Amino acid sequence: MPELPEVQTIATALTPRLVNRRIEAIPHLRSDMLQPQDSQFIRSVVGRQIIDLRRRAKRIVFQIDNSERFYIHLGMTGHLSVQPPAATILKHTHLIIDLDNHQQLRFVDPRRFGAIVWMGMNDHTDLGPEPLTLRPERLRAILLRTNRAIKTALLDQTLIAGIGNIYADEALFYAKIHPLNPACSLSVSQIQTLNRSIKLVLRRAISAGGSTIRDYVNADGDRGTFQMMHRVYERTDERCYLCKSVIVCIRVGGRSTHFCPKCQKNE
DNA sequence: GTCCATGTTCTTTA
DNA sequence: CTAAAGAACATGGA
Repeated sequence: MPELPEVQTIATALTPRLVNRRIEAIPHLRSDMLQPQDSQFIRSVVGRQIIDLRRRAKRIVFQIDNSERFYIHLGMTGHLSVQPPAATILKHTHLIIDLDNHQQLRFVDPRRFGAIVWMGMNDHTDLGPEPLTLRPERLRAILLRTNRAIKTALLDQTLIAGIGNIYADEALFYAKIHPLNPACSLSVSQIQTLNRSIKLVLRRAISAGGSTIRDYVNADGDRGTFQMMHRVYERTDERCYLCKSVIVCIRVGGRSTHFCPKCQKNE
């Protein structure tokens, strides 16, 4: 369900409900959602206070009061909410954390592509930089390293972390770049434009509370509204708002890729 | 029944 | 050896 703007929206909503709360117990944990499987997750967090909650890439990172951390990744269909213990336990609930204010944090994920990852004192060594603070020179250095289609490169979390299928398509449209262009073939000015486009799209989406395409809701149960502002994503066969051409959908790297064939010319 | 899905990782191929 | 392409994961909705 979530890319950077959706995860940011969820983390923002959860922060006042979780920060400074103590974890009293973990009455439910589906063990195959935990990584690594043999980690001391429960033993490590029970009795600890959550002192910080923040987004890194598409991960929601919990820091506890001895500076150890764990994160939750929502995969494609994951959902987090804070509920009273009496609330109905939905199907596909994989984690319940009892808090010290008689509330529970619950993690529901039907497709189970998400995960609960114990970090301990480790860092996120497998992720590229955050796009919202990325400098164009850094983006250029990253893109020069690969021949793959720019669309595919934007989805590679080890290159740039947080962009997913919606915002890759939207950013490429804003930058007027064809999704199949090799990443290493972009000009300096195209990369500057792309960097600005990525930030613009992500900031606007965060302001709108993310995009609700199917079932995404934030931690308060609210839907995002950025799907109203999509220029190309899921607009196949509709007209481009700029040039009135028909938006097309192709497969790139196994993912649906939407673009305007007139505004986004192949080089 | 078919196809598709806001994601990642493992395997296969070149 | 490396990089890239493809399959796999699991569930539900159209």
